Amino acid sequence: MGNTQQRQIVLDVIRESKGHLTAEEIFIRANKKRPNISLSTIYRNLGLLVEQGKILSISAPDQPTYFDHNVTPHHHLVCKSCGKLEDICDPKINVNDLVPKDYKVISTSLIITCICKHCQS
Amino acid sequence: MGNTQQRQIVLDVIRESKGHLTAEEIFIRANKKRPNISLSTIYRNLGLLVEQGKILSISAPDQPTYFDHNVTPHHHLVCKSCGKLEDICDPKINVNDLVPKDYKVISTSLIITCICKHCQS
DNA sequence: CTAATTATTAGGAATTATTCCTAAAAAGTC
DNA sequence: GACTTTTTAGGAATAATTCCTAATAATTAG
Repeated sequence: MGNTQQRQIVLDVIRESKGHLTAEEIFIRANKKRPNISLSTIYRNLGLLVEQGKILSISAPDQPTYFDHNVTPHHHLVCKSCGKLEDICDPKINVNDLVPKDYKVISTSLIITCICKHCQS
Repeated sequence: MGNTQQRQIVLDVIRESKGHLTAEEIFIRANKKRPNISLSTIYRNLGLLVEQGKILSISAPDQPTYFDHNVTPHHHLVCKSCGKLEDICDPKINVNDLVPKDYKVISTSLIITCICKHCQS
């Protein structure tokens, strides 16, 4: 029932990073810890870890999928220009109120596309 | 400054559909109105129309990008199992409050992944 | 209106992100 | 320790999207 070495490495890489990583970045970092780990192993385990609720996947428009170690409810701000992804932690918005009763919520994703301060100049 | 024929057809196809279409579906429908229109023309014009705020693009996890004729603020419910995409029109949530002042908001996207009634059985 | 300039197109190649396949290795079970 | 199940590496395949190029269409200037 424990994680395989490879699965643990994927999880470690994500948790060690404070930010948000793409599958490709995770692959590169995991490869340093365990050469020959394969990209399909990365993808398979990312899928499993998301399923298990241990990580979060973030799909923003025109961006590759990012993976996030932070699984507590929060939202995201993505800069359309440089792609930088930032967290917004604000419990004010309770998304569940919006969902009809006969639907079972799996996850929610609020992404705000913007131009960040740096890219406005 | 007017739309080219091709661009107008892309817009028409989206507006004529009440639902949400993928680029591929738009391509098939546009091709009926104008054979030989090319897929890259579809993509280029979808990009432009999104830029101009005439349509909306929706990126949900594990789904192709959908395009929406409805540009008034609303949210989306996507079924993880069958992929069906539905609108939620509810103004209760005001996302802009969450954004730091020095960021310029381009668009917001709230997507709730769920299992729809039909897929729960 | 016609020539020059600019934008857009079709078609296909290329790229990117992701999934699928298979035989070998590892892990878990009895 | 043999059997069963799961996972792996590696690469091929697929899907979605972007890029490239020469030809065409639209716009502007004269």
